Amino acid sequence: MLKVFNTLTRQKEVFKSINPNVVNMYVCGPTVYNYIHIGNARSAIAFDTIRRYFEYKGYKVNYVSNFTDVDDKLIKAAKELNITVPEVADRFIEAFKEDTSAINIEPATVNPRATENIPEIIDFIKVLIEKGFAYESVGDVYYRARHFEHYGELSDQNIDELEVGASEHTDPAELEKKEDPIDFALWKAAKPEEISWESPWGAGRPGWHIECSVMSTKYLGDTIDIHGGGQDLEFPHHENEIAQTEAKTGQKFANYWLHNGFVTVGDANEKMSKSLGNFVTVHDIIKTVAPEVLRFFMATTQYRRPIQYTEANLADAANNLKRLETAYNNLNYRLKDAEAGNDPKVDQEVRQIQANFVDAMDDDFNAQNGIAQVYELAKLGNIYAENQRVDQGTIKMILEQLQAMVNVFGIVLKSEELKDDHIEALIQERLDARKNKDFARSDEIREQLKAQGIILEDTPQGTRWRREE
RNA sequence: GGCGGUAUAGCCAAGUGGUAAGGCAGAGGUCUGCAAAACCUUUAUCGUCGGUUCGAAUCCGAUUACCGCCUCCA
Repeated sequence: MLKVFNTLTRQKEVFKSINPNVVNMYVCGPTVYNYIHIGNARSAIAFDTIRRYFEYKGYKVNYVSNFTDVDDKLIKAAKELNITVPEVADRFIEAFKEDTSAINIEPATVNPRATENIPEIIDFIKVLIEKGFAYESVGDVYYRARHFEHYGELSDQNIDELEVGASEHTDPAELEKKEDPIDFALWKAAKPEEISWESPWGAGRPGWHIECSVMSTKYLGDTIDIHGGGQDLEFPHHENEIAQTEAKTGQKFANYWLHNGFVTVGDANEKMSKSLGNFVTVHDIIKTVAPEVLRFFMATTQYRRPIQYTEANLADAANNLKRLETAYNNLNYRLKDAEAGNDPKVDQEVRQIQANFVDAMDDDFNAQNGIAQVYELAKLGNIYAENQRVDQGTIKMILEQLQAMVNVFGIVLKSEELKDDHIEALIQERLDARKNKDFARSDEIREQLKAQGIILEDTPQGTRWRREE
């Protein structure tokens, strides 16, 4: 039985979707004014892994994730790059797609953009004004937070104890337009020259939170199963989304709220963020780190835990992944001489490991325990592959299960078909030399190939080779 | 000031009452002509103090350190 940690209740709850076998989830996507950094990637990976596990369990997942394509930062970026806001957005949406594809994130069912939903946003705001939850003020529209009785429940905040300005990001001019400092903007009047849309309140653009409410309800309905995002979005972003949406629909917005932990960096263990400037972009890092290693590194840590981004940890991940690939290759190699049939005892062990894997992942997507089962399976496979006689059915079963499990983490194990006449000729020559106990020549050939990055491995089934990583 | 999170071996990291999963790195071994890969063995009393209990990493209280959010942020 799948349990998820629900931020709303701060405990693990049994997951039950609204419609059987379907999961509707909305995950807050990036503001597209820059390349995504590793922290953004973590969020994308966390929820992609969750999505993949639902799919592994047989659910159909409707996965909606937005692009925030207009806000202060885009306007600033457009100015700096001397291009328009939509051009900035297009450029970095394209980059986002390239980067997330590199780390094997499944494309979302829909990637709606804020600017493509302006009429819906305006209609949504109108309803909030009609219901008394919002008010216009000098061309801006604000949400009357105190009016929503559950305000603060997601993040356990008491309205009266919120310290205004604690984050040092408040705008004094904006405060003056609000009835109450905790109110937040639904619509912002355009400054001269700024990109804007016509509205009943004059030219302007949407506030940050409203787009998610609008697009989530538009594409997935008033009540969704899962709403996800980074922990930093818990307050105020998600709090505000709840306030807006529930005020409008009168329905519960999301049954389960899931929040992923941060990527921290450096000795201080600080959160990686664009504003701190301590970030590494995916665009850059995958030039030197294999994308699947980055993916493996992040996907195999439980999504709520912080991840410390260091070279050493990345190197560990690379070793771990290699171990799985080796096992996969070891098994594939034996497929050639395997005989028809199955080994019932081993098959049973595989099924047990699979069941353990499901148990682990059912516990709030406990990837560490999940991957531990994958290692168990790899070990079982390695041991089995050393048998003199192996059964084809069993080998295939282990291979399939390995692949299915790592697929949840967004990893695809590859078994390269190696073909090289020159190398094979040398291997043959070496075999002959060994037969004649000419070990000097034999070792010479191996050294020669090693210099070319080719590793030879002698097995009872013959000599095989691979490229050094 | 309010709210929340984390603290387990050299490193990463499981583990919510019964005597510390797993991986990496290290050491020893098996296999090998030698290797490689694999496999086997081996490495901790759980931030600190106190309490509850037959028994606690796990519950309670206190304390320390670090991190995050409080309307920029995944």
